[in-house]
Parts: sequence; structure tokens; C-alpha cells
Amino acid sequence: MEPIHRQPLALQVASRIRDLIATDQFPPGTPLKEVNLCKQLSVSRTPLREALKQLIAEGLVEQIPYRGVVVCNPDQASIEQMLELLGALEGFAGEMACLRATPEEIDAIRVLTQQMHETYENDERLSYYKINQSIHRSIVEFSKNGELIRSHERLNSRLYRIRFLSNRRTDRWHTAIEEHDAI
Amino acid sequence: MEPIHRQPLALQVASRIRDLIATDQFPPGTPLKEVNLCKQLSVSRTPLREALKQLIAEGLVEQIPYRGVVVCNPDQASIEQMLELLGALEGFAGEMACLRATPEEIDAIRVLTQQMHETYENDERLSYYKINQSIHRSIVEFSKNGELIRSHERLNSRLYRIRFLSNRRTDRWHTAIEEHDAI
DNA sequence: TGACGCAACATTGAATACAATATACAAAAA
DNA sequence: TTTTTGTATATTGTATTCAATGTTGCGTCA
Repeated sequence: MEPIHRQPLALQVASRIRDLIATDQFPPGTPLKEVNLCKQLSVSRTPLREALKQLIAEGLVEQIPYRGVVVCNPDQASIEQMLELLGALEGFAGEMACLRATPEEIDAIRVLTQQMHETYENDERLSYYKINQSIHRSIVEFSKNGELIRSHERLNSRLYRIRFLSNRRTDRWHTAIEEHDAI
Repeated sequence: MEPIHRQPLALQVASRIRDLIATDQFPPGTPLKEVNLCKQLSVSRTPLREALKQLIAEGLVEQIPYRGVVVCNPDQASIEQMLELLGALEGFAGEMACLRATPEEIDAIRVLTQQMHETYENDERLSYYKINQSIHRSIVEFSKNGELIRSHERLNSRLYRIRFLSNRRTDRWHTAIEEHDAI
């Protein structure tokens, strides 16, 4: 039987704050004052602090002792490094997926690619973006390497906001479509 | 000027526990009872718990709500996945290092390789192991990709104990020497 | 007018106290 | 004898309190 899933408060708080950062409601540089957040989220400082510790470990926020934590504002260089690593991870995941994915799983990616085509032709950017993301995630998943999946997930979540914001400006989804077909 | 480095208690506790796990003083399965550790390390529960949260994020220990945290005991499959990923990361790091390492840095690796030769001939396994590690770390470092360096560091620390223990049994350092020379 | 020092305030770090949950063991019933 | 259930104990989760540190603003003195 399916066990009950418990979510300690600290975990819930962590994912909430993660979302707030990803959706740019806490843009980079925002100071995360403990007492403020406590009131806003209606929790006490202890679970909040534990949640922050987790986000620090993920690299989403940074902490300066006795001066609080702020949302990270990665500079151009770090963004390029993250993208470089993400590319390496996804490339490797692709190789492994080729070896290990089942025919059904490959079909699933074909279906997603097709759906992405439709959103492209209808100019629905948000849907396009989401489907695109799930294609990438699927490929990584089909590598069947749990460590790889988790590393990718962490890195991707840090890039989520950046990619989303830059998507509308300097994207190149016309060429991306062709590349996806080829893949 | 070099800023003063502060170490919040939680960080110190975290690295202490990390060492204890790496050196097998806390072997897999060991339950990390909060009050016990508090007494042993002479800290209160708050910084200890924050330290544990960090180790959880690193994947070194796992937590079951209301039942405590235990040292992870990765099964054969996860170990293979971790090694697979480590190989991919180091391979990619090698490519990047070829592009970005300075001649001095490459020389440094040559020196290390030479030193490793000596430990090999003198049959000093511990030194061999440590130099070997620093060669790998150097290559990753010379990739000049901070994200990659951190990811590698995290993964490597999780494998430290396993590699160290298995080193004396089923190592193959004779072939490793040749491979290093080739690299 | 500007620099320095001091004091009040704000904020984080750490410790303790209280609540919720799980485990172990014993007693009772089948 | 075995199973079940209730209670006591241990352990973790959360809240609150106290201590240490950083920041800000005002006043004084050169």
C-alpha cells in the first residue's frame, strides 16, 4: 500500500521560497529577512532557517554571516558556466538514454516533439517553453541514472528563472525546433 | 585585502560530520541521534540540525520524518551511477582543461604524475591514493568552470569512503599508472 | 564641515522549552 | 501461547528566548 507522504515544514517552506525565486517574485539581491518571512509564511524561525540552509546548499541564495541571506545574482560568467555544465550533463544524458530508453519512452519524446511543433506554429510561447523543458527532462530521466537526474534537476532549477526571462528576448526557437527534430 | 573567513557553527559541525562519515567512523546505517551528537560535539541542537540539513542536501545522509537521519548506504546500483556520472564530469572537465589550462598548470599535473610514479614504485598506497585524487581534482579545477568544480567536489566526497575502502581490495593501479601517463 | 566615537536599534546565531510523533514494552484478551 | 492494545519513554519537529554581531544615526571634536 502507498505510504503517507509527510512533508516536514522546512521542506514545504524551502519549495515555496524556491518557487518565489523562480517566478521572480524574489528577484536577485532580495534580502531574505528571517522575521519578515516568518510572518509572511506563518512559521517560526527554526523551520525557516532550516529551509534557508537547504537553499544555500543548492546555491540559490547566499549567506553572509550575521548579515542575512540574499537571492543570488549570478553574473554573466557563472551563467555561462552553468549553461556549459548543463549542456554537458544533457549531452551525456542523451548518450545514456540512447542505450537505455525503451521504445515506448522514445515514442513519448516523439509525441512531445510533435506537441511542441503545434505550440510553435500557434505562437504559444509559454506552452512551448514548458514542453521544451519536459523534453529535456525526459531525456535526462531516460538515462536511468538517478544521480544524473538529481544533478540536472538542481542545476536546471537554478537556471529556470534566467532561461524563462531571456526566452522572450533572445531566443532562437526556430532553429531549436529543427534541432529537436534531428535529436 | 583578504576578507576574514567566518565559520558559523553549523558549517563547522557539518564538515566535522562529513569527515566522520568519510573516514568510516560513522559507517552507513549509523543513526545520527541529535542529542547524542550534541553532547559529543558540545553544541546545541539548533546548529546541529542545520548542519544535518546541509548533509541531507548533499545526499550524504537521509532523513525519515520523526525517525531521524541515518548515514546513507548506497547500493551497488547507485554507486555505479555515481561513478558513471563522475566519469562523465571528469571527462568533460578534461576537455575543458585542454582548452583553458595554462602551460604552468599542465606542468603541475606532469609533476604530480611523476610523484605518483614514485609512490607507485615504493608501494605507498596512501600517498598514491592522495596524489591520484589531487591529479583528478586539478584537472577539474583547470576546466575553470566553478559549477563543474563544485558538482565534482560534492560527488567525489560522497564516493571518497567507498573508493578508499575498495582501493586496497580490487584496485588496478598498475593499469591506472599507464592511463595517467597517456592523459 | 568632516571624521570619529558612542549608543540605540535591528538582525542573525545559538540555546532552551514545548509539542507531536514514533518506538518499546508490558498487560490483557483471544 | 500469541496477538493486540495501551502506556511510558525516547526522539524529532516547532516555537520561543537569550546572546552576539552588524548597522545606523546623532553628537562631539578637531
